[in-house]
Amino acid sequence: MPSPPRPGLRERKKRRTRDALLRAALELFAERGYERTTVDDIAEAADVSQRTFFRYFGGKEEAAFFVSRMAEGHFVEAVRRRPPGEAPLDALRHALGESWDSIGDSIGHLVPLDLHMRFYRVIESTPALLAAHLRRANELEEELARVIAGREGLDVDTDPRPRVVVAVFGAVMRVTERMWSAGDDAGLPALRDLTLSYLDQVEPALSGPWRTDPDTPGNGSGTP
Amino acid sequence: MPSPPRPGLRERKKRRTRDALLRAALELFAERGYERTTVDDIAEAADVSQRTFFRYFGGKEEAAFFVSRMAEGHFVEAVRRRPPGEAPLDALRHALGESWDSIGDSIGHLVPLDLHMRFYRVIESTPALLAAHLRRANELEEELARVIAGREGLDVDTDPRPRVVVAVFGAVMRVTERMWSAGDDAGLPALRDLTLSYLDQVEPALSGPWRTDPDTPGNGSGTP
DNA sequence: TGTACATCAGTGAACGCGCGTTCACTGATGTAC
DNA sequence: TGTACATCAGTGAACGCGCGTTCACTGATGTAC
Repeated sequence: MPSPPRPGLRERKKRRTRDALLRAALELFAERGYERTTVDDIAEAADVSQRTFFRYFGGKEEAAFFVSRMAEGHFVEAVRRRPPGEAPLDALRHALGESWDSIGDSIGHLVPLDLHMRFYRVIESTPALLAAHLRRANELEEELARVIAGREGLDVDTDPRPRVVVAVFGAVMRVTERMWSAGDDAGLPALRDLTLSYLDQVEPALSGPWRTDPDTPGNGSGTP
Repeated sequence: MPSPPRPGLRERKKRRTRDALLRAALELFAERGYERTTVDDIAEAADVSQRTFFRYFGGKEEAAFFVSRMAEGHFVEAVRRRPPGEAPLDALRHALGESWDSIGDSIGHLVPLDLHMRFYRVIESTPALLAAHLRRANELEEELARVIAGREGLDVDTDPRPRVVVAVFGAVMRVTERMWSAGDDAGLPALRDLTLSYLDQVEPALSGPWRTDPDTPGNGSGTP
């Protein structure tokens, strides 16, 4: 695909202002926490007026999740591109593995990647942020459920299975986030490996029994 | 077990004040919505000062989820009482079916049951409330994961399976809530039947294929 | 049964805070000719 | 290449709102004797 024409000076300045705000926000959130960072602080750190902040973002929460929002859009597109024959959970899993690296790149274009990862860990320890995150995850799941239902030719309001399978997928993602954010390796590859490994364990974990083989500890990643 | 001694006049008055506040809150939430009800409105409707409201509840959200909090406590206790031999998902499912009615009774002692059910549907349509609800559900899942891990003799921070199985259970619950709140039958029994029926479909929905038998539409409840 | 005192639920008014909005305005960028 | 005008990002100051807190206080309930 041809690269889009270079935007004008005005557009480039807008993007720079927005990115400065984003970066200032994430830095402050990571340093002193989300709750103790006001919109005024962010604007001041980015050297614009508070009024300008609200021209770019609907509020503090929108700024906080701007990067995630973009990443999720890429993921949904990857799911849409999966071949129709695939079972739903496989389609989700493969879309994730396939889009992971390019999503990481896109994030890096917006803000420093490690800053985003640091913020991701702040979410888990901030109730208001975790609440917003879960609500957003819920919305994403609704969108994915419709994609899956479309693939299978089902009506999402009649048949619960698309929502159930997507919710299970989302549940595993959130468990992964929690285990990852409590662990030592805060890198993106660690999160990726953990996610894919946990996804493989969903079905066995549901059917049980869990103690068939003492040599198989069952967790997929670094343990003491 | 012997019933506790009747509390004194002071205690009884306190409980009446608290219940009046709870009921006023739920009524206002159901009528004009959560966002458009202020703490002052609730206090006024219960005929006490705003100051008094804050003696009973940490904030609007705490009042909103007071009833749910109690119900969840009963459920966790029911899970703890399940026989140790049971597979995790079965334990959760049976605890739910078993405690459902007594939980309904307990709710009825606090506030009119249909008022609680009406509020439950308000949650789905109020972003701030849905966010708080999901965050609370997440906390409950953490508690349940520890109970399950205890039954199986596992460490919740090392083995992801307790969290995964509980998260899957929670995911099905939330899908149920969503389908229920969009449906016509707002009663408690309808929610119960839907929940238990969806829980039975988790494993088949994960393994697929979904279109084995055209005579089996796959949804567990009333469809046109 | 009555009195004296302690406890504590409830009061009313005022306040600080951060969010998000509104106003009239300035000056840089983009466009037409 | 230069001029005139239109567009629009950014400004600064002030505001309304609801949440949750603080203050010094009143009066009902509980308890000791």
